[in-house]
Amino acid sequence: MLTPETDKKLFLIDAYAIIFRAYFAFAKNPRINSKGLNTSAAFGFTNSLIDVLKKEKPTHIAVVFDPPGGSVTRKESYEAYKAHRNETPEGIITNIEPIKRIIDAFNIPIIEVEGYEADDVIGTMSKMAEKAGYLTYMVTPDKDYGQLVTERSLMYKPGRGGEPAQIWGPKEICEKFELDSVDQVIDYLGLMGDASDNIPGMPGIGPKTASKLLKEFGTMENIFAHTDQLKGKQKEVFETQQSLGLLSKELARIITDVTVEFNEEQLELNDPDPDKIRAVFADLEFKGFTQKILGEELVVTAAGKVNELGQLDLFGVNDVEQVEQKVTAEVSGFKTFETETTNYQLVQTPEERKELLDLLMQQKEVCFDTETTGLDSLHADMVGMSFSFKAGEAFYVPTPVNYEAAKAIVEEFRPFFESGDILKIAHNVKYDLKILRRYNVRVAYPMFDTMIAHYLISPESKQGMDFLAEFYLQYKPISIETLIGKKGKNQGNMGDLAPEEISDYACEDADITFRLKQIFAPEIEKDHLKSLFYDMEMPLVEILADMEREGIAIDSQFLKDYSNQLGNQLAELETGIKEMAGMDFNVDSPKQLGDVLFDHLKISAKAKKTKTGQYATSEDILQSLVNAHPIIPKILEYREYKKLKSTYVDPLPTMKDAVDGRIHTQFMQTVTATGRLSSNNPNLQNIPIRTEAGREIRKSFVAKNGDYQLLAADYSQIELRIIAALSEDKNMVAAFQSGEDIHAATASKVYGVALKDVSREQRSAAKAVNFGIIYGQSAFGLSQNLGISRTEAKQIIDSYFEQYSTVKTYMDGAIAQAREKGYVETIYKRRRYLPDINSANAVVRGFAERNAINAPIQGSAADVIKLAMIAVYREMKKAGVKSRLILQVHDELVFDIHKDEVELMKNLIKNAMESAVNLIVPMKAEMELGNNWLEAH
DNA sequence: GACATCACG
DNA sequence: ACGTACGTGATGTCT
Repeated sequence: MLTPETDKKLFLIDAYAIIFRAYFAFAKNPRINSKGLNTSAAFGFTNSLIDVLKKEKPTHIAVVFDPPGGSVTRKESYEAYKAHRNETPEGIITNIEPIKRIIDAFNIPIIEVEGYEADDVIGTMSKMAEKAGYLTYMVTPDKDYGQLVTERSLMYKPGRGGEPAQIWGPKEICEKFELDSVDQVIDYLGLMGDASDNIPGMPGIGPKTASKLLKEFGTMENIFAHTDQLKGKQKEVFETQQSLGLLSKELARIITDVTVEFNEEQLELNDPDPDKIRAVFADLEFKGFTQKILGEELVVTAAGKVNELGQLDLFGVNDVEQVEQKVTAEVSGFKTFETETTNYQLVQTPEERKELLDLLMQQKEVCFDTETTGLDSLHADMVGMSFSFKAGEAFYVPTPVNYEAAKAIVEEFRPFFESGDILKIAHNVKYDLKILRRYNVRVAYPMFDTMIAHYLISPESKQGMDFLAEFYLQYKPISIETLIGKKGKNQGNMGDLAPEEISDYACEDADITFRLKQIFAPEIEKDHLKSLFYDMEMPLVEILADMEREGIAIDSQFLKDYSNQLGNQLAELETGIKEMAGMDFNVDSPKQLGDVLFDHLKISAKAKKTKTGQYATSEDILQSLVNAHPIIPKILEYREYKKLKSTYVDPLPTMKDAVDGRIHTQFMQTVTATGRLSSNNPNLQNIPIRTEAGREIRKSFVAKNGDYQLLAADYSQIELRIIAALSEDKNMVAAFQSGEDIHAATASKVYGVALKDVSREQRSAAKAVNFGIIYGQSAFGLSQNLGISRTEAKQIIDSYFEQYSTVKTYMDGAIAQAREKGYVETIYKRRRYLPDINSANAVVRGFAERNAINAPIQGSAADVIKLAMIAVYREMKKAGVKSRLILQVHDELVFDIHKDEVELMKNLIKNAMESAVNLIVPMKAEMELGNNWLEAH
């Protein structure tokens, strides 16, 4: 028998292991119900449980908990055992009782044995089940269970984030741990130890070494018997620390002879208890689950259909004869919708529109959304508009295909869009602003963008409306694909659909967005987000919309000529490279290139590999081999030109707008973890400048026309100034206040020489340290960067922190704050959450610590320039200038400046940028004018 | 779609 | 023993 066949499938769930994982999976977006209870753990656990029930169809099942007191036996054998384990988070403790209620509602037995941990109980039961002819699945992500795996007892690692669950049998265990047999798992765990379980392990032995030793010696004991075959430190460790190794092995061993009952009848899977299910999920406010589990009939109304029947009384909702429609769509076996009545209405006649507008004008807040023929907001045609001002109710106003006719209908709603009293709610409102500008409507503030609101609440989350609807409303909206098909050349177009087909979709979007606003608004009203949202992010939306619409002019002929030149150089380099290689290959393929350099030409014996096992050929590695073979400099040159041609020179002319011939990027406001903007389609925030050949490309970005010039204004050292301000370090603040060259001033302090005697090398090293500080670098990082020894790097860093001692205090404080509160924040209270800050894994924790240092710096700089943009924009509007703000590149603003406004604009910009914030360190803006972007630097 | 590489601040 | 500086987006290869 190759695969075990059995009718009896037993699932044993390691409760705490699943709960812990569920809790931390929601660390970035904890689920909080209206009572303020964090329900992440219960929600995640329930998801996993339902997943197992639905997908695996167990015949028998139990959930095993660790008892409150923990295990007795292991504590006796090793007192430090679990003594240092982090305390169970509050959010888990408060969820244990509800989770047990949920399991009980499912009629699933809960097993808890005093004095024994869940793994011991599950281990014992799996052995008993095996004898009774069961196929057992141990549900846990914990690798320690590997030792229990047999052909008939498997590990079941629940899926996460859409990933499918993994089932590990003996074969998979041996592969994952690189062992010959499952019997070696305990030796393996004992050798390498486990910091989170406080199993010490052998000093200096990690997973790789553990696998290697066991492949060679078979067991831990056998290693001790043959220490003569080891050498160096390893030999010493295995000769002197045998008892530690054996103890670790015993700590890792899961007990399989616990006294526990194996009651087949009790383990049998039963139907859930509907009353208990309803009660517990209502308590926790998990709306979606009850329906999922009990599978009740679904009803939605299709108001659009009502209209077809000619029975629509638009606003006398009670008189509407609602057509009930059974929805059978299923998602992973469950029904899609809840039983809920919605009232979505199609508004088509002038009378109905008038009635709708009157209603809109009476509201304090209205959610709106536009439907269009495509995603290109500068040219897409409007297909319709939807509105909602009450959960469950929405209206859809179709607009005709003909532009002028559509414009006339949009015009009817101008009083609404231009009202300064009604709060206009939308998801990603920048898009709708741009669409409406095509119809000559400028939407007036106040506005509330639910996408931006959620970005501030949870910056690293997904921000799409569909995702938020599922997360916060347990509601899966009609997908756009249902309407117009999947992405690709056959994708249809909203313009080809009848209003009746679009209405429910459009209404639903407005309805959902309205409901999301009600959930997010209270969060935004809190101290730390209110000003950030209303005074910074929302005002910025209109500015970005204007910048995107404005675009920037490029000289395509210049780029085409340059493309030819690069093409010729590339062809020549390619021939040379292949000749030197003595073979034909694809120079663009890092994989082939690596093989050519290190296998075929054998340029270096100690070539580095990437994590996927290929030879690494990145620039810094090639740079270190530049003198090893004449092919290397050719490849570096080839790479440079190829990048420029394929990323910038060739695509840019093709991205010119067909109507105005300008390049229109999109600025994304809800993408970065730190609060910066990002730019795409095309990305105009990474146009080359560092190399001679790259700089050429900047010449192709030109002023609008002969009446204009480009002006680039950038903040000088904004991030270092912010460190100085945040840390209030006397020495660093003084350096900025006196207007010194900060890198030279730093060098003078670090090396103890007079400012005038600072050498070029010293200044450049100081500059590297100043940069490194921003990123929370280590001595290793600096030594790599400067090509000096780690000892030297450490000396420089030590000296730096002696001179700027408060900077060090500040950095330590940032990490401490992250540990304590779980987040760090910018000067405008923008938060970044760092759930990994207390990770037991030093690498993971290191990343979080560097983020704790970097995020407030990078994020505060982003705050400053955003405020500057708002100030500049307001002043420009006040002055009524022809000049326009067109780009933002993190610390730089680019303008089309009308030649009559040069002096005015220079003063206006400098003033707005330098007084955007008032910190103890002055902000300095520098600017330059030119006919193209290169000259403006 | 993942990965490697490289453009910018 | 581990890995090693923060934040992005676009391109080409390869599966």
